[in-house]
This record gives sequence, structure tokens and C-alpha cells, in this order.
Amino acid sequence: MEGNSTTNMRKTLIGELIRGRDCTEKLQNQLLRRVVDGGPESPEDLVMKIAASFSECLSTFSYPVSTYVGSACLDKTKKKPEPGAVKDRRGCYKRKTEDSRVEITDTYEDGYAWRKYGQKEILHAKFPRCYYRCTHKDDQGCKALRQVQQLEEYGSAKYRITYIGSHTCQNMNENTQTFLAPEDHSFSLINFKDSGIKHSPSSLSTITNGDTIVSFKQHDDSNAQGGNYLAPSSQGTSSNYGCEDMITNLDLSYTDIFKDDDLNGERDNYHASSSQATSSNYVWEDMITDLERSCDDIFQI
DNA sequence: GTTATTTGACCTGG
DNA sequence: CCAGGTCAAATAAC
Repeated sequence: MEGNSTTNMRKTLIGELIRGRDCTEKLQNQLLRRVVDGGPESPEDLVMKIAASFSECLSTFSYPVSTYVGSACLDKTKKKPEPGAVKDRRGCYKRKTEDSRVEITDTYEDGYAWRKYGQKEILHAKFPRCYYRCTHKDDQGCKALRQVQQLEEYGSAKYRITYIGSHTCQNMNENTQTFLAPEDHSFSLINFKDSGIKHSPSSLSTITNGDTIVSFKQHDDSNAQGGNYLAPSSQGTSSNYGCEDMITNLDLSYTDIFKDDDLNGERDNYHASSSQATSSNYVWEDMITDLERSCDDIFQI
């Protein structure tokens, strides 16, 4: 009984993912000019189709589209216990609510001085999550926090960095300011339900959800040693390279899904237990969400 | 000696 | 009960 719905869900997902992957390949070919005639489908059409595939996949999960922003989606009606009511502050963590931002970047350096205060193995994550607070917490009371989660990548590591709170300390390195207040951004958001596309004037591409931002940065490794690794590139010249690169990433993400889920095999433990539905769907959701992000990057070009 | 990191325990929210 | 966020003692680095 559960098996049928699981199988149907798999079929839907696989079908949509294959469709999305095919569109990605076509798009990649068009951008690389491997085909003289790209056919009747414009890049915009292809990306739309990819987005539609994601939407379909996510709706298969009954997944609220365009709301994933990492753990920051925990922004629910939060009732806080009495501050100080706890005898010991240990473990008394506040859910990130007010001011959290998520960046996907290929370096965990951001120019700030951070002090690591914890590390945790995260379920379904290959790499542990590291917890940092601002070095100037003690002397200046800076409350900025960040979490660094290395994502599995192909050769070049990528990191999902969650910033919680803003720096109130003075020790900022101006040219490495890497995140913007929400009000400073024109949000670039793909709504996978209605395919609404908005363009950001910024070179940063961003997905937002309420008060949380997901942004993507590119990092020119050739400049990494100089320290100015976040120097903004001129938007015009980097576009093509960035687009190709991101589409390649999108393609790799598909490869990862198809490899990881072993579509021809029996890895149904992802989906087997209905009682474990949320955790078993997590891997798929997470990977598809990564695809969304890749796709969003493409839209920004 | 001071400061930063590691790591297991503790704590909370879901 | 579990997953994840934080604390703080132990340890390492300088």
C-alpha cells in the first residue's frame, strides 16, 4: 500500500529530474555553442522547463516551494522561554529568527575574525557543521554568529554559510563585507510555482524568504592568495563564464542525484518507511533544493 | 602564560 | 526521543 505511492513518487521524481537534466544539457550546449542551431527552445524556455521540473519534484514532496532557506525556515511563531529562567546557559540556543542570511560560497573566509566554538555532525551531511562566533564578542559584545557547512562538491569545496545577527564590532574589513542587510538587496527570487523571475542589480544572486537571504558568490581561485578574494568582478565580462560554470554545476548536481539515489538500484531506504518520511525525503529535497539554487544563479546572468 | 581549537556533555525545540 | 546549538574543560598552538 505504501509501496505503490512510494513507487509513483519515485517515478514522478525521476521523470521530472530526467526532463530537467535534458533541458540543462541543451542549455549547456547552447551556451557553449556546441550546436549551431539550438532548436526551437530558447535558453529562457529551457530554464523555465528546468524550473518547472523542480517545482513538480518539490510538490511531489508536498514541499512548500521557494521557502527553503536552510534552517532559517524555522522562523515560526517562536515563544521564547523567560530569558535567564534557565539556571545554566548551556544549550540554551536561540533559533535563528531575526537576522539570518545563508550564503553558498566556495570559500569559508569572509574577512571577519571568527572564533570556533563548536562542531557537530549533522544528519545526512557528509561534513560536520562548524559553529563560529565573532572574535570580538568578549571585548565589543559583537553578537554575530555563523555556521559553516561544507557541501559535498567535485574537486572544489563549497560551503553553505549561515550568518546569524550582524556585526556590531568595529573591526571590519571593508572590502570583504560579504553580506548585505535585507533592505539593501533587491531580491532575486525564483518562484517555482509561478515562474516569476526577478532580476537583481547586484552581482550577488539571492534567494530570500522573509528576513532571510540565500546568496551565491563566485570565487576566482586565481586571486585567492591575495586576500581580495571577494573583489567584485565586472558584471559584464564574467557573465558568460559564470553562466557556463553554473550550468555545469547544475549538471553535476543532476549527476549527483542520479548517482546518489542509485535509480537503477534498490536504495529505497530513502523512501521506505512512511513513519520516517520527513527524514527519508530530506536527501532528495536537499539535492533538489541545490538544483534550485543552481538554477537561480543562472537566472541572474 | 595566553589564546584558540577540539570535543563530549548538556540543553532545547520539535 | 532525537537532532542540532551551545558550553566549557581539556588540549594545542603560539
